[in-house]
Amino acid sequence: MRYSDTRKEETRKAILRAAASAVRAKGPDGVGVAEIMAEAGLTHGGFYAHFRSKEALVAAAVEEAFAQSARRFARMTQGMSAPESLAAFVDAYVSPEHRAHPSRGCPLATLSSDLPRQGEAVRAAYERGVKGLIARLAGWLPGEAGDLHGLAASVAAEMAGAVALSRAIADDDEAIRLLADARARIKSRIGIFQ
Amino acid sequence: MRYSDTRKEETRKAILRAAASAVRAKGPDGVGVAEIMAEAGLTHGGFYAHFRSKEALVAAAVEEAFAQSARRFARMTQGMSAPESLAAFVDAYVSPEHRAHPSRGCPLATLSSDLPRQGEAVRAAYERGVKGLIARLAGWLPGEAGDLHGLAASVAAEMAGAVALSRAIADDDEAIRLLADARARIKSRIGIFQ
DNA sequence: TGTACATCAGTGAACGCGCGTTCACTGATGTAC
DNA sequence: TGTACATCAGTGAACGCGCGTTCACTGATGTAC
Repeated sequence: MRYSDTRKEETRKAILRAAASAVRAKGPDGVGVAEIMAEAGLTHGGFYAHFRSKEALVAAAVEEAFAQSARRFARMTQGMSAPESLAAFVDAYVSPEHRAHPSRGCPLATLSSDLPRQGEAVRAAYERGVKGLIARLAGWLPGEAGDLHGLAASVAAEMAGAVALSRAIADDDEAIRLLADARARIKSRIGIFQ
Repeated sequence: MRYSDTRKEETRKAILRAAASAVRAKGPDGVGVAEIMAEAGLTHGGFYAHFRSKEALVAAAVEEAFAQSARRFARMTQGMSAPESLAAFVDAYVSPEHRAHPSRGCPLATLSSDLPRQGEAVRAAYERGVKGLIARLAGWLPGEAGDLHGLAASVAAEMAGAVALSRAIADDDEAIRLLADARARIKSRIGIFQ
């Protein structure tokens, strides 16, 4: 082994992180291999030492994007009770910041319409991410265990839908008002009144 | 004038209809001019006699797609009371049929994540369509006029979010259950109990 | 009514460009002796 | 410790391909006489 054990793995992670951002910002088909490699400080030829194809990278990037979101929210809600976590999650998700930064945001709000058109591997990674998100949400919700999955899915749908909708509205103030309204509605719907 | 007055306009409409389907099925950047022209029974070279550019076509196609949806729902709810219209709308929107046919479906559920990446003209057409949809919904909702816009936006977000979510789930039965659950939640939220 | 003509929607070859992928190579690094 | 060597991550030119767009042309059709 010429280089250290971790060196190649680190490069791979740098490519993956660049891809996870770029895929959300420009869509799976809107971003190129060369662009992602440049973002990671490399030239495009070396790409195939790390990933079998662009599709394999996109699938890994989708997985990484969901994992990033999960890690961020885990950090944010550390030590909080379930209701506090839930409120913090909704506030952070249905927010002007999330609207403004798709490249760091939830893939559910950023990639939903691209995904049905992607290959099997990408769709599978996306489905795993979506289900993980819903399960995490369900774990915070109050109420009878049996019914929580449906409510969690419904809340995820509205949160992602609201962020996507807010991105369609060009006027910032109008979009921010829409988000504030959606936030209030979602929280009251799941029994959080602040 | 060589050909009849309406002939060119009819060709233009055929291109537009083909584009409105194709853009929803494959995304604005996933579909090509040649493909759309072939779908309309023409060769690609003639395209520029009808549209200034591909972007102009996509913008017109987005407008057409929203208009198609609006017309379809107007037809469907003809003669119905507001609550009946609302129930019919939710049932048709949050449905397995809508999940299965993006090319004939609502652009809000099919194009949401593509749109922020499109040019100004396309985004403007999309925004007009979204606002029209929300206004139509608000007109059917019961309650104080001032508050209806927010509720309509919230319901639109959940409906579009739920359809997008259902498309991420590969298993048909599971997706259909999710849609049924979302449908019931939305209807109970806006005061429709069946 | 018949014929020559003008129009222009539509054709299809060609263009420049960016993409994903391949491949011969380079050169920094760890190992063997 | 010092040197020759083997490895392989990364480089950059090249490929085939599909895209949006252009353009010289064709031929069906309505009009003028």
